[in-house]
Amino acid sequence: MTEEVMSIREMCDAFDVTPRTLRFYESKELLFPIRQGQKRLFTRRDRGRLKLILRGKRFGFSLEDIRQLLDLYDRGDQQETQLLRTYEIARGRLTQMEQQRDELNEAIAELSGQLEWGAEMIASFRKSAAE
Amino acid sequence: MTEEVMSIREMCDAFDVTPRTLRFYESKELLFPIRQGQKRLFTRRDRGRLKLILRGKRFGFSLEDIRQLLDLYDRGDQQETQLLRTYEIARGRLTQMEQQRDELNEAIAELSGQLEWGAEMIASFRKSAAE
DNA sequence: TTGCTCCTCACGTCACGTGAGGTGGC
DNA sequence: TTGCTCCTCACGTCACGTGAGGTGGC
Repeated sequence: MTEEVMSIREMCDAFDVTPRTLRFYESKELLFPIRQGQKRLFTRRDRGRLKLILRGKRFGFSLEDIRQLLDLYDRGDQQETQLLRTYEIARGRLTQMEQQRDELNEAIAELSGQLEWGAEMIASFRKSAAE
Repeated sequence: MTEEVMSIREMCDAFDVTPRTLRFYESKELLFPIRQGQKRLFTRRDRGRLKLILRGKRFGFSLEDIRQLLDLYDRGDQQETQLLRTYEIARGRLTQMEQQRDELNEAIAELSGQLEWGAEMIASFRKSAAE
């Protein structure tokens, strides 16, 4: 069984996050570690949720969005309506991400152009210095 | 001459920003509108700077980075050292942007995959409901 | 006793958004 | 007087970072 519980340090090492982040997620009700005195003990459930949280962040969801999606998912009443709703939300995000990618590509092209221009400027500097 | 001065509203319309943004940039010493009583009057110089600010933002520079670059650029002592420095900074940013693009593309692929999976789930829901 | 890991405030950061309340000129 | 545009605080937002100061068990 992997029903061992993990310390905050072990969690940080496993998921590459800071203690502050885990405490922050707990304060936002995204994680629910057990308390042993003061210390937090993260369960398998917390690990699963954290994995989904980090995935959600990669997709550009806000923590509040993620919390709501986790709640839906967690409630387990995976009815068609809920599934469809989640699906539509995700599709919307995908569209935004694609647009963001396009803008990023434009910016990259723009900056590349500027860099070429800069390289020429520098080259002409060198030439006039050598004359 | 385009040495007409512009009101804050005209600036907002021309550059698609909010008044708050322009006031914020002024407080950060990125813009230096003239004051006519209380009102701000934005000069040609401010318009030039704002254009560069917005470009810098597209490249992902922080406002503080942009301020420093503008100061360099403004000082006019376009010596090779300064030009080279700016060039290197820009190259670094480009590398970061390319990495960011790669990560975004991965995330897009990941989310697309999840969506396909979701579509199948929904389809199977439909089927089992129809049986 | 010293170190280490954990903890709880609570203020700081970044780039603004968002009222609240007041002014000036048509 | 009413509207409109402009203004200045100053608190709020988002996702944490960063000390300050204190605790528990080897």
